[in-house]
Amino acid sequence: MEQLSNIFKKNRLSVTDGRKKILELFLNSPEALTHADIEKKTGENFDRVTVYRTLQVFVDKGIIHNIPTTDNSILYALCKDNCEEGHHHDNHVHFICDNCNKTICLDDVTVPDVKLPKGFKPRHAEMVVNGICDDCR
Amino acid sequence: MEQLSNIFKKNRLSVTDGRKKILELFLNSPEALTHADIEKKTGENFDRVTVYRTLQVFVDKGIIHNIPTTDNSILYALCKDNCEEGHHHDNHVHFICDNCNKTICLDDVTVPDVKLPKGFKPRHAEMVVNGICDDCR
DNA sequence: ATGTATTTGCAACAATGCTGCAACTTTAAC
DNA sequence: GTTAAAGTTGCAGCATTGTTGCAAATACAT
Repeated sequence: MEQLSNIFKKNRLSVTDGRKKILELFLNSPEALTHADIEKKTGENFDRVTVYRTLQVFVDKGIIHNIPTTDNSILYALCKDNCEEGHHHDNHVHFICDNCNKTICLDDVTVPDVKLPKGFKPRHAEMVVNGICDDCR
Repeated sequence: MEQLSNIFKKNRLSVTDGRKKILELFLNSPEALTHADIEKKTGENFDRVTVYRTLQVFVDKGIIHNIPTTDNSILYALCKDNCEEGHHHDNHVHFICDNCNKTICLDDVTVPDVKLPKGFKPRHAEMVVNGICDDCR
């Protein structure tokens, strides 16, 4: 509860029911969430548009980050690294379980550097691993 | 031209105008394409549904693969590795240019292995690097 | 307590993607 | 080359996903 207020205060965000509820969802969820997940889990109390806008604000402020996927959904997860407005610093690997289909941030696994061909200048790298997670073994 | 027929023959696919045109696009394109790109570049000759189904068939047969993105579009690119029906073997890094926005397969850069926490069994890994490409330097 | 700034919900719309079905091609077999 | 079977296409219609403008409602600083 304290955690919630701190995050809002730090980011100079008005505190509203929708934002509280959605941020709580992320704080209590070990896995990444899609827009659809959030609509379901909030008990359909909020307008779709509000959810879209809230997620957008959270991403802009560096509270959550999104995770690339091969299907056409967007996954969001809490930034546990010290992200700030306009400066995301997440560089951990994401794991998607083939069995339970959950996406988990492996906060302790850093994306390794790769050697690129001549002329390519890297800025940021993402890595997603598929397989079987700890729970589904 | 020969290349086209070989690919169709190898995969036991009927040869139709749509498939020829779309496969040609991929053969002539150094960068990955979205569904929308393809609709534009074919000169809007084909029904949207046909494009969807053609892409699906090509992915199933291992002719093209898709690339994870952070927005909600699906990118497709030619498999240059020896993929077969039901068995993709692409494990190269993808590069997205911040400037020209093109997505390029770095066929010679292999996705590195990472050490996962206890209990996680990897099956496949994807890596996407953002930055400035060779052309935009 | 009040005024300003911010946020929300609604309506309407655009884009993206899927399915069933009838018409049409492609292919293979004669 | 004709023909029949198999496979593919386009259309209509629908579902989902995401966006914008605007008026009403809420949050916040004073």
